[in-house]
Amino acid sequence: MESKELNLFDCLSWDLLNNNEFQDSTLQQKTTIRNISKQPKNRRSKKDKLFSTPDNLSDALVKDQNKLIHLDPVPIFRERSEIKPWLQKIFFPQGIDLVIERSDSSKVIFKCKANPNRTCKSESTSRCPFRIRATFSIKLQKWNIVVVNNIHSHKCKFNPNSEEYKKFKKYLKDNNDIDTIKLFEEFEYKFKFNLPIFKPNVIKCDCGLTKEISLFNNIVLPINKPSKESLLLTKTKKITKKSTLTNNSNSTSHSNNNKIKIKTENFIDFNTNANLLNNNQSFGDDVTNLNEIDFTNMFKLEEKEPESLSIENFEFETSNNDILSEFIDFNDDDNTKTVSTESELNDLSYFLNVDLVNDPVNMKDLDSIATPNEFIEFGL
Amino acid sequence: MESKELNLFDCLSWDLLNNNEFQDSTLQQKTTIRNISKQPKNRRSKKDKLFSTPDNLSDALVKDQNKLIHLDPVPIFRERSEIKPWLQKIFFPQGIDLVIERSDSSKVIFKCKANPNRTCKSESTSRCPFRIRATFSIKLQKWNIVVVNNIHSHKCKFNPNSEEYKKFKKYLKDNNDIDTIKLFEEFEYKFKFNLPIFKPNVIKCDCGLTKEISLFNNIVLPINKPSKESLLLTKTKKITKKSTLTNNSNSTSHSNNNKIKIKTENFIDFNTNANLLNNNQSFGDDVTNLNEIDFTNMFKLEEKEPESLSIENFEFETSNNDILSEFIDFNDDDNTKTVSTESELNDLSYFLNVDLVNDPVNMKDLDSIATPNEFIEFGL
DNA sequence: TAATGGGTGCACT
DNA sequence: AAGTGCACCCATT
Ligand SMILES: [Zn+2]
Ligand SMILES: [Zn+2]
Repeated sequence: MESKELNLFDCLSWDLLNNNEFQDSTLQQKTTIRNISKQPKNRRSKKDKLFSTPDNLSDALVKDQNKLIHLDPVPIFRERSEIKPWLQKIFFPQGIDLVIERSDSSKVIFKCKANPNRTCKSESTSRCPFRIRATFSIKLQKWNIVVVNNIHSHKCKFNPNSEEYKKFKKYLKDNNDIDTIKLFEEFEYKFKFNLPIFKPNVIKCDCGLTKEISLFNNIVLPINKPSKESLLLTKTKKITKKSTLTNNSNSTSHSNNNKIKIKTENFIDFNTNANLLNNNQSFGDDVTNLNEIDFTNMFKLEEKEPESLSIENFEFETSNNDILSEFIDFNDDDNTKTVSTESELNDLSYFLNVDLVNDPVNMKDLDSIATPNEFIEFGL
Repeated sequence: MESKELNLFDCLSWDLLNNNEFQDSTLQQKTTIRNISKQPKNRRSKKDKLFSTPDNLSDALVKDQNKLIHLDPVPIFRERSEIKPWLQKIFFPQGIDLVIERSDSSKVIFKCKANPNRTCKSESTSRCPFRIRATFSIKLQKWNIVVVNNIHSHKCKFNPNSEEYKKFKKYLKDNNDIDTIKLFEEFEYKFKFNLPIFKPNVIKCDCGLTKEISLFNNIVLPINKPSKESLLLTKTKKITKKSTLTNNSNSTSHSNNNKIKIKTENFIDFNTNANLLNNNQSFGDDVTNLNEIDFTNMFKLEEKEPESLSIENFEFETSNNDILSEFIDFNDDDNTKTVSTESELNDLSYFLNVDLVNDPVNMKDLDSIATPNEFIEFGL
């Protein structure tokens, strides 16, 4: 069966995956994904794996229940302990905090780190079905890595203060992986100040539906038919941001022209980033403790050029509009209502979003933009 | 609050708990139990612990829901890793295979080793509520050990082939704990040939209701009111043994005079001991593999003196007859019916029985009785 | 290290 | 009776 390759990881800095100890001959090509759909069994034994082509991928992802995304190629890992940091390089920027669920000498199963959501138990990451399975193939003498359930029970937010991320950075430091350290310094910096993280050429589309983005979008599309609410969740998020810019909080104002306004909305977001507010440790000890600052009405809004799209825009623009049109009622009242109950939704979050919840920025932080590398320290 | 002490562990060989590396000044006295009942809270904060006296213990155990049994004193453990083998010395002879559920520097929680019961899921030890909690008291600079839920979801059978027991024996060997090794060699030997294990003076009662046994019986009594079936389970077991002695298997014969006959029943039991039959490893490599032997009608029955009571008799005789009379219908048909469905019972086993399921013995095994210490090897 | 799925002991957090 | 990250296991095919 033919297996065309999708440039999933073009959206990440490829150098990240291709340097230092992970560098080897298998990485002459780019890591790609193959879509593997579970099909009815030939006999009565094992699940068949189909390597779907990009052409039928979109349909398959929407219709079929269980999808496997095969990462290939992967480096030649000397020890299985090298797999986790390699995956973390890919999935931390996706807002996914990986931990090992189970492992032995020939297998490592990864899942989302448990992070109980006190406000909404069903959104706890403890029950998240997302899995990455790495198995060592004896025949091929290499590790196969497959994303098993590309679904999350929660929103995927990058948390630079998580223990896993600290251990990851320590690993990079211990291995003297300078290039990756620099890349994640840059990533943290851009994340903190809500700068675009994906390379501009990846999001170079003007309509949000170029080939690359369409393919990437296929991958992050819902595996099950998305519910109206789950789709609204992504869209109305922008509206919330929009409204908070003018009303600052709990606004019920709305826009009748979402798509236009989203492209020009400001990056600064007054929504609370619970992760940051609950954790004193930020980039370093010399950083002002965000806990002790009242951010209300103290921020200057930075003007943004349309061609430099934010992650938030990227999320929205790359949504499959055909599907959206099937389910979304653009009635404004519906939109605002969904926003108000966002945290209590019981639905699974069907999007593998890079859900960069923008955190508040004060003037001192903005001052440090000029010297990010000094500022961002990789302590621990 | 006064706390009288109950000689729970008189029924075990006390030397077992009081030798070698566990020997220290705190063991000049015998380890005793204090019954701690959870009472309505004084304020609204923590659960109060009541140290009940032996006088009210019997009532409290039957009426109250949650019971804590405090073991005191315990040795001065140099490391927390010493706690588990100390507890194993106590609980292996009780047929309880302990594993650590959770531990840190100041706490160790023990539970029954998970052993999925394929025939009856509710009887799996995986869900057994029995817990032993060891916590280090900073004030007293000693470990406190409390049995938290003296209830099991399964029958407690000693399994000399379990991995935990092998590790336990290895620990004894590594620590050169010769005395304990000898004690458990003796225990294994007596268990294997269904000889009485508890010291005769502990079961010295002629009616089964001496003070000592009465107190011990209080401790192992059901915390919740026992169901009719759970009580019948213990009683009818004797009948099964009785009947198998004559009918060999699946007998529906019964006795109209249980109490009398039990005292004189034979020790040899034809009931299958699944643990032994499923595991080739017994006392040593030179032991005949019991798997490959047909035991049907090939055993000689050993005559037993009434004063040397078996464990099985002990179980029955120490049952609280007042409670039994409340629930048990001595109708013979009922008894035999319960026996036939014994393994499918969904009820919790409310008795902390030393449930020594007797395993088949062949003539060769009986020959080796003369030289048990040669025969019983502590391999691994 | 046949491939593939899951159980669980237990110390870290 | 903390919840969970992780590895040592085992089961099935
Ligand atoms: Zn997840
Ligand atoms: Zn138990």
